[in-house]
Amino acid sequence: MAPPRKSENKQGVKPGSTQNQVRWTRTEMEHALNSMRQRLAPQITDRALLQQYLEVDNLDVDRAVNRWQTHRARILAGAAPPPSDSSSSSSSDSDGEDDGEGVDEGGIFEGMQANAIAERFNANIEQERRDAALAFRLEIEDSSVGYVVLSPSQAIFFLYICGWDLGVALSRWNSTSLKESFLLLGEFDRMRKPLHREIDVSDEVTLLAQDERLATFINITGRPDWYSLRERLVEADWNLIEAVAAWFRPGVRPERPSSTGNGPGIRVDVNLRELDWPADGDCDAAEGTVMDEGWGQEPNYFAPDNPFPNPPNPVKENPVAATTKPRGTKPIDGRERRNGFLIHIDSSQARETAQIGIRNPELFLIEWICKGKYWYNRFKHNKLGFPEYEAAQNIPPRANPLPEFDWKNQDHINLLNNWRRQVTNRATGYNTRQGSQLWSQEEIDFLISLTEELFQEAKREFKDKTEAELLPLVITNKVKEDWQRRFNAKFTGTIQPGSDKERIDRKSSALMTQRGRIRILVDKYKVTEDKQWFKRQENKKEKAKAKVKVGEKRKRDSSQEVKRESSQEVEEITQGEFESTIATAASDGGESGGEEEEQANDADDEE
DNA sequence: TTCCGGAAAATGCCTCGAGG
DNA sequence: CCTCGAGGCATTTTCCGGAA
Repeated sequence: MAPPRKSENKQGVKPGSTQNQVRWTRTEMEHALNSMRQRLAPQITDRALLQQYLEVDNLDVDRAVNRWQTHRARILAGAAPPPSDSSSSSSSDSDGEDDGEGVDEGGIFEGMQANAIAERFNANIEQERRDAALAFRLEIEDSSVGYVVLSPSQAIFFLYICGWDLGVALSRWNSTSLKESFLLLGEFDRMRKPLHREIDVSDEVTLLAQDERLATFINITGRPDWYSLRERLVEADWNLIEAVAAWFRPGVRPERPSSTGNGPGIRVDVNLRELDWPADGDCDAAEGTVMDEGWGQEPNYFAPDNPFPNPPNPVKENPVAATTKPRGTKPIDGRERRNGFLIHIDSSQARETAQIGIRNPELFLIEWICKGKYWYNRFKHNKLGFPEYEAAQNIPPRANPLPEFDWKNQDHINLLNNWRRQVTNRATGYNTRQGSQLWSQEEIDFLISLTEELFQEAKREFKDKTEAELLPLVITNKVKEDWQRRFNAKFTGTIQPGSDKERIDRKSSALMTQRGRIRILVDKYKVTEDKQWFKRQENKKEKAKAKVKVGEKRKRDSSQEVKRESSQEVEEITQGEFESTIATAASDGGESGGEEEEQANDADDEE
């Protein structure tokens, strides 16, 4: 099914197409392109061509992918170009989804045939990528700045940066100065440094660097047998660039793990079936491409002049995230978990969420490298059914089948996205933004005073109006800006009770949200109340009461409360819930060890 | 026991469409 | 054009079962 078009009157409307009034926004097209690339990976792609397929299928990624794969298979089979565009070829296709259905393909198959990547299509994906590197080098030599001759690793890494999309790579190369292009590649120079051959479990930094390089190597080659790549890296003393060059020529032979602890050494598909091992011969680089005489020499460094050769660059597009980049281990859910590195899904797309109406089963699987090993996790949910997965795993059907995961159901999409966020966070330690900070009483008071002040001003300015007529106050953007400025001037950098971290800036939107959660502002100044939030507050109170009544003995000890410096305690106290807190503290005295104590209490109860 | 990870609640932040 | 408000998004916390 085509995705819903929520916003047809935005910039996506183009008067051009007549018979096809359905258009889409730039964002929708980007989502579709990303999904399509994810589903085609590790094949090579070309952005313009992908776009053509999506347009023919009205942004229906499912259909576009099917059509693409059908055409690709036809080209791989050496199919002679079909006589004309239409019926003869598509109607006899054996795969279930027929791609015709009266849609005028508009010469789209010819478009693929004419595209530079078609020449490089190969059933052997590794070879397809090597050939794409050659195509990239040749294109660059032909272009106006033709005096550049790339080495294999230069071409490979640049294509990798561009997600193995030849069109993207070429346009990016041509729109970037040579110096900058090499500077981009220079990001990888730090991965040349040899690392310890053996794994020293105590050396966190080395382990982290090894994981990053292994993950990158897997992503560059697209190989399923991760263990083979790891062995090759060890052989190269973990010099990734050397290993990549060796993969290009002569190739990396498959190697199965001999010891336990590494599993079978191969990745899984979205239904958790092991992928096929490549045959020895399939891993050798083909003569034609690599023996090409025109390749440039491998440089010692991609960017010898790089003023920042060593430090990993912070994420540029999101300055906030820079502070939360992986740095070894990081407490998540109150536990230290070592950071890992995603594979399969391009890290630049790691935060791409599932979109309603766009089927993309790839999102059910998250794979990563951590602690020198391959890890994965697959989305399941105890209230939803996954027929393909269940069939693949030989899970017996239920008496009452669960509703199937539905790509058109926003609730299901949200479940999936929540799960992906959680798993990605736990696996990588990477967050897209800083954790939010709880509001202190002083901040709340200041927010109240701002409203108060505005109200007094309004009364002075509109003397003829009654107070009731002035409420609720209109908060103009200008006022919001002013509030934000004053608020941050007062609090940013301070340490507020309930936290040991310095306050970061809050945006005016955050201030506006908080206003609806302050009783005085709601009652006295008619600010629209956040009903959901107040309802939860009520629930919380009741729960706390019930707890006090029922299990006087089953209480957390005080040391645990201190550990949880981040807060609810503070909140509760400011909301006037002294009783329960005090009762808690009193009931369990000065004993220690929450869990043990609970067990002790259970024992007591039994006796 | 320790670690992994599923599920959902809690809290805060932010976007975007409806409607003035 | 501007503001409001609903609801989506992100992170953290909590609880807990189960595997290693």
